[in-house]
Amino acid sequence: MITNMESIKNTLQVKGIKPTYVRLKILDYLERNRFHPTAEEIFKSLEKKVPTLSRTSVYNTLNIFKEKGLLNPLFITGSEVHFDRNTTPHHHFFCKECKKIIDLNIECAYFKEGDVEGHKITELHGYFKGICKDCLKKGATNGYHNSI
Amino acid sequence: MITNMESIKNTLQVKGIKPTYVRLKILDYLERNRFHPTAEEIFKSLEKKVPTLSRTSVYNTLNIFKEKGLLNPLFITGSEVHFDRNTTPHHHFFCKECKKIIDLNIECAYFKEGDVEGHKITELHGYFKGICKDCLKKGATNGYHNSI
DNA sequence: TTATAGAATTATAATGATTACAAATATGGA
DNA sequence: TCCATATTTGTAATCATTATAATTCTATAA
Ligand SMILES: [Mn+2]
Ligand SMILES: [Mn+2]
Ligand SMILES: [Zn+2]
Ligand SMILES: [Zn+2]
Repeated sequence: MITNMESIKNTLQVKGIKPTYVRLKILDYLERNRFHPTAEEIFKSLEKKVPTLSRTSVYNTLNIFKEKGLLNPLFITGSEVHFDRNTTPHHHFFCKECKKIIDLNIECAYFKEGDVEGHKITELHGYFKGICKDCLKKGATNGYHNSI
Repeated sequence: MITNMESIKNTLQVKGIKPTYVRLKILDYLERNRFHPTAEEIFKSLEKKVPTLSRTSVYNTLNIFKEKGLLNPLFITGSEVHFDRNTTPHHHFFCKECKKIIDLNIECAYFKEGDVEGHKITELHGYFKGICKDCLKKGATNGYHNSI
């Protein structure tokens, strides 16, 4: 039986990336943590288990993964970049209340078509912002009060 | 007849923003330059006519305009923020070849509806990337060669 | 096994966009 | 005119990210 670490190793090799310890750890983290983490979040979490890890390695590795198509960057917040191991085109929802980035399963006809208004599309970023389902249930209205 | 500067002054007053010289100049610039400029581009251009202008004032003013709904920030490139005086919801196309940000006139059913998958939408960012119509005509393929 | 070249990782410095802060200046009413 | 307040400015600080060069690892040939 192929263990999880072996399949991660294979994923790297298929993409022509040498499966080093640091790269395995970062890809493993991304596979297990699908909340669209930032470079800093990845670093902070892996630091505990890999004390020699450097922020530079995290950034380098993420850039390699990006180039090889193992992940997509999200520019949804306007400050840090978030990383998405799921490279299947999909949209995102950013909750202004709980700050979660939620995957959406809606589809885009233009992207499927490959072009919009004559321009050739190679990349799609669909970012919705507002209040997520859960926060709505809790009565959130993002700053403004709800009461009568 | 109402001059352009007077209508800009009025726009500010309607939004409850005191129409100072700096603010008038920046809003006037945004009205006349619809290519989605960055703070730096606005500063560089206005600096010539307003030599005392500071970068800080440009950033402050843009933040005020954003808060009051006079413009929308675009996080399309992942580096600098671009500003859009057109606050009507619309999508954008970023050309990887000529770096232009082009307005798209496609519409989003979910945004019109006001929610996606149960989440309440207040903001929409639709960013397509690829090669624009004009660059395609010129034979651009963004890095990779076209020949047989 | 050991030497060694090349790749990966690290620590540190640098960069670039943006914000924080406090001093200087302008503005509008008493 | 004088003064309180808002605006603008210059400068320093911050934050995410990249650049650079030194260090460490790794694979392989002698
Ligand atoms: Mn996602
Ligand atoms: Mn636009
Ligand atoms: Zn939420
Ligand atoms: Zn183009």
